[in-house]
Amino acid sequence: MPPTADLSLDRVFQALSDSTRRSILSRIATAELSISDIATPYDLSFAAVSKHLKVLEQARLIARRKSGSFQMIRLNPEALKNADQWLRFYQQFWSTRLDALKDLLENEDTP
Amino acid sequence: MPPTADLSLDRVFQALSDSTRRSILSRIATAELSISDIATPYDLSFAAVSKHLKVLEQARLIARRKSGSFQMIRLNPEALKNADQWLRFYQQFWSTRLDALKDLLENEDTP
DNA sequence: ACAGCATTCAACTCTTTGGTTGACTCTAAC
DNA sequence: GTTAGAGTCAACCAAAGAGTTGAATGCTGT
Repeated sequence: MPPTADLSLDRVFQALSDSTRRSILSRIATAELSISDIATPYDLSFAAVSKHLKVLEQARLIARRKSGSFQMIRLNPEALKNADQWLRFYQQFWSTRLDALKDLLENEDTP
Repeated sequence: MPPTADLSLDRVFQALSDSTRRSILSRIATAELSISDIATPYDLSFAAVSKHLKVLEQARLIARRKSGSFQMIRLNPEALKNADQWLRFYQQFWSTRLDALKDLLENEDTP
């Protein structure tokens, strides 16, 4: 059973709970982008996007690569993996329980 | 590509970002519990636990079954599944990319 | 050295969240 | 019907979140 009291999980799920941040993640999944590139499509101030990136970085969902006067942002799949493992445990646990229940109900039909 | 602007995902990830709530989920995964049962281990007021359950319910992570003067709470695996699918997409996407990169680097060795 | 771009920091606002307490409702049981 | 137990609601509080604007920092090219 995965631990539930895990500060880093707090941060990851918290970071994922905002649709702007999820959108940012989905965009950098396919290409490394600069912060300006990331910011332009959103109807938000530059500083607001910068804050979102800070949240994602503290959750270790992204990493920065400094390149002179600007930075490139890329996805860090490790943190996603940790969150997914937490979810997957309960989800798999439950699908096996549901399967077992289904079997039980099906066998009940036979007299 | 799964949608990123999804209010129900907001709620699920938000609900999962608190360790007390994750702990509640892990406890009801194995057994249906009453609200009092759920509340006792925590050093929190009854009302606070009731609020946590409301958050989990609005995220559709749990369901209630009223039984006379008390209620039984059980896990609702569907919502977990949705969140997991979102994560799994990016995680799988990235593991295939990482594999491809590994192949590339390995083949580079040959002159 | 300076202008210009990319980005961050600081200060402020407004809303949401997580917690409290005390009054309230509902059901069961006496 | 009154009492006891299970939960919720309302009002409140402090801290955290998400946004803004404007000043500050730090490379890059002339």
